[in-house]
Amino acid sequence: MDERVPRDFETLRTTILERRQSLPKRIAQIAAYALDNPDDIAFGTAASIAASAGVQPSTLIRFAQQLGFDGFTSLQLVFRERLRERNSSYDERLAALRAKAEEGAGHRAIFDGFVAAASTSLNDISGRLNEDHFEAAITLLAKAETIYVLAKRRSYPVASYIAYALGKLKIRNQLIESAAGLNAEMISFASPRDAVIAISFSPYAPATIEEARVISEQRVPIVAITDSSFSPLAQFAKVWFEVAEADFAGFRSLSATMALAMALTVAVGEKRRDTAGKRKA
Amino acid sequence: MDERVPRDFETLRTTILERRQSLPKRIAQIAAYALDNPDDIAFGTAASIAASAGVQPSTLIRFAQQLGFDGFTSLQLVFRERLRERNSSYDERLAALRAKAEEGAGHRAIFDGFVAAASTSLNDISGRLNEDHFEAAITLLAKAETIYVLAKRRSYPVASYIAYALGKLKIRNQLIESAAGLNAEMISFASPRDAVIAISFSPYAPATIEEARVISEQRVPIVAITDSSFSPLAQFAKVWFEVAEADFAGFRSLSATMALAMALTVAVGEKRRDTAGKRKA
DNA sequence: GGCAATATGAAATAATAATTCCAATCCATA
DNA sequence: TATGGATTGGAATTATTATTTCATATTGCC
Repeated sequence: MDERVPRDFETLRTTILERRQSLPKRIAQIAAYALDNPDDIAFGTAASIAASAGVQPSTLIRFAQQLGFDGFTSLQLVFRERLRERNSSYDERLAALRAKAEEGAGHRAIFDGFVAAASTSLNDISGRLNEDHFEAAITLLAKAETIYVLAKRRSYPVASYIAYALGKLKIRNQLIESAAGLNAEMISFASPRDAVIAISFSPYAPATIEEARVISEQRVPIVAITDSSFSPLAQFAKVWFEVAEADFAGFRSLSATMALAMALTVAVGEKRRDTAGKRKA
Repeated sequence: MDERVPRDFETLRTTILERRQSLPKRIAQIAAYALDNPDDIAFGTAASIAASAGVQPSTLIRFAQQLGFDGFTSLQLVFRERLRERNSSYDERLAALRAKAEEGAGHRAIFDGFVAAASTSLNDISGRLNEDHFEAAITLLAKAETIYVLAKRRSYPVASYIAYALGKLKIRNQLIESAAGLNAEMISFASPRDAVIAISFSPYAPATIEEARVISEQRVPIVAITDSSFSPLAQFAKVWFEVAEADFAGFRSLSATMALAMALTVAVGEKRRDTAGKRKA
């Protein structure tokens, strides 16, 4: 048998889809069933699967043979392997990571801890994002002539990624950082037709808060990403997001903040394209 | 048989752990094996499992019976059910996010897309991290007098977070960035007693590659985080990590890279503390 | 140390499941 | 519409696998 036998599920899947047209009716029927109910194939017996799919066991074996396997059993192995390779359930895995991290078993534990913290944060924000706030922020930012990006210290990486992405999307932006200590001057150029994305988490970098205050007094609308409603940033912001980042070893994850920041950025880009399109039309 | 038979894996697990002490030796042996290798129980045959666990098939059946099942087959069902269920929750949720993101239903979809990309990346790296490389990198960095951090453009946010964290941990470091265009001079100070963390993904920023080349010619050891073994960074590095980041809307996630970067940083901090402690003692 | 109760190993047996085979049916083509 | 080839259904066969049984070993207790 020199025919190439699919060894992994993805190859198998592709092969089946390719041949779908040329397969006899009943074989096609079991093929469809297999792709729709891979778990059943993995666990069932030839008889039970055949029954669920509405064919004879022999058809199931012919199906396997058509694909180059020597019988149902070898086909089934591929479906089982797929389940094995899939990682354990999310919660189980997270718990395991956290456990390993907590018992402090060497350096690997540190890595696991950060992965767990990031996953937790993402999980958390994905359920909590307020969609109205999100839309409001996008609208506000899409109208801005220049988007100022304001963040220091721990939040600075997010700001720099926002600036990078905005640049890529050809949206005029200004990262408020200055080796020459000219932040105040930079800020003074901002007008109500601009907008600000400000990011700060407890303990809030005083410079960020102060700059946010100044800029809000110039009536420049602020979108804030912060960690609680008591955040001093919230009071200056037109729209603000509460992001709870899990921490590990004293360093908080940035994954949720990053995801939100990127989503904001790209959504603004998209909104601008839409608006520009409409204006032209 | 009015004994309560555990129906789901968690209950079963608890039951086994409770009774562990009171089980006969071989039964305890298979019990431990079952909890350690649940996948094998789900897929194997009584004979194969017994062989792997180093017991007789009959012992396996006795184990099942002790737990209230009427045979190995019914016990196995619980282990199979577990596999079925665990696939549904997390992966389905992720798939749902991705699907929503792909069908492009509004701005919320963009957010979902980034969350999904970040989760996928974390998921991926958590299974793939090479522990030997990780240890090697930590050892190498812990010995360095100064840690240079090198990354541009998309990878720059990671570099800035590393620099922030290293600073917090009081580890001497130098982020290679210079508004004044003095990168080359900065690099020229690096010696073989220092070390570099370099981060670059395709399309590799030419400046990063060039600087990595120069610095490696000065015999400064480099730890690289990059995206494939073909990466030009890999050839200059003493140790390198392959990180596959999922992307969305043209922007790759940074979550896995961030987690790895933070883990490296904190592990280096810890290793230094340990070493310092030993030296004192 | 001896005895009973319990646990274990190994092979025989029963059960279950996969595969094969052949007759019946379907389908395309002349 | 007749004919050959492909496809299908269903039962018979073969294989694999779970379970049982019984002899042997181990353990705890008097």
